Amino acid sequence: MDLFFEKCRENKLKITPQRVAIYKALTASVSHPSAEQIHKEVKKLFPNLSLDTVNRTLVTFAGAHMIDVVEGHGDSRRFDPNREAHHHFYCVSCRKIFDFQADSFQADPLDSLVLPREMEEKFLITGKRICLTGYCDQCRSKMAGKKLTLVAVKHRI
Amino acid sequence: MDLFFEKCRENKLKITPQRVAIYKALTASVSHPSAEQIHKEVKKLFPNLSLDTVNRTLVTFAGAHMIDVVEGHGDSRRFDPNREAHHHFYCVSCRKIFDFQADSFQADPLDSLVLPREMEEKFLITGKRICLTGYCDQCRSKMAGKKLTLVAVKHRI
DNA sequence: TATTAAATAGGATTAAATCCTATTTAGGTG
DNA sequence: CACCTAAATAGGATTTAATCCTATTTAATA
Ligand SMILES: [Mn+2]
Ligand SMILES: [Mn+2]
Ligand SMILES: [Zn+2]
Ligand SMILES: [Zn+2]
Repeated sequence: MDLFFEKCRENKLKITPQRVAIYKALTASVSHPSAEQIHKEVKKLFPNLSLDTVNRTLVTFAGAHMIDVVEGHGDSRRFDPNREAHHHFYCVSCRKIFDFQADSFQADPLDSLVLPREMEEKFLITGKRICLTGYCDQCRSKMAGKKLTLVAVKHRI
Repeated sequence: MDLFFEKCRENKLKITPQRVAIYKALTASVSHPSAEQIHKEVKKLFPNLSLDTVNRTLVTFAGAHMIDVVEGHGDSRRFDPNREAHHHFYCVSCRKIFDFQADSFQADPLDSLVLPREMEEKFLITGKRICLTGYCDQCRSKMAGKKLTLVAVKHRI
């Protein structure tokens, strides 16, 4: 939480009870929650917290590099309290997002990523990330036996 | 186009004029268009083509592995006619998506990606990709001189 | 404690994606 | 070729995440 106060001061963000609660809820989370999930959680403490405030606050935090925004792969966007370099695995079945880092015996593959000369020269690269998709262990065993069909859910593949 | 007919037959997809036109428009595209962009284009030939048909068709194509869906990084989703293994660079300024491949002197970094043992064992990985973000050459020069502020556009960072 | 710019609540709006259903049509069959 | 039927489409309705609008509240500072 010290980091929170420090970053708020650095970025001239007012420390409001809502912001504190939203930040705490996110850091306590484990599965890269959506704004709506955070809202549902923090509403227990602040019954008239608006969803817009949650969205606005989380995007503000991201702008101040206090948290990260993660694409929801077609779902609503998700938020990540983990600012360390790491990568994500997205389960297409339950839609949970799992963190992973390169094996301790192995450097991060992005460190050794060699881009085409043209890319390095022309573009200004500000973000690099590996995205894995598939089925998490739970969903995998749930589907044991069942034919693994990629059923379209609401047009989604 | 031969691939198109082949894939349609394989997947028992009826070959309709709309589908032909949508497929052609996508393969002719260069910047990973959205459904709306494809719709605008194909509407010139079929004035009462519905946007739903475009969306449905593109998702159907993706389900048949004829094209790819690309996350829009907070924008509407984009489609990719390029089925070869390649990666993407997303310009956060103009929102264009650029293809790139590993340098010809360099194997694709994903080939050598070593995942933590737990990941490999527990999860069923069906997709791997590298996502780069930043500023493309055009946007970079447009902003030459200007302070490169990550201005929030509609809450977006 | 007074001031004020920033933040919030809550309802309205927007926009992408999807749903619903009456109508049309592609592709197979005789 | 003519017919049949399941699949596909058009067009409007609906859903939902995200954002906007603005009156009101509040944190920070002096
Ligand atoms: Mn994470
Ligand atoms: Mn591509
Ligand atoms: Zn899962
Ligand atoms: Zn650009």
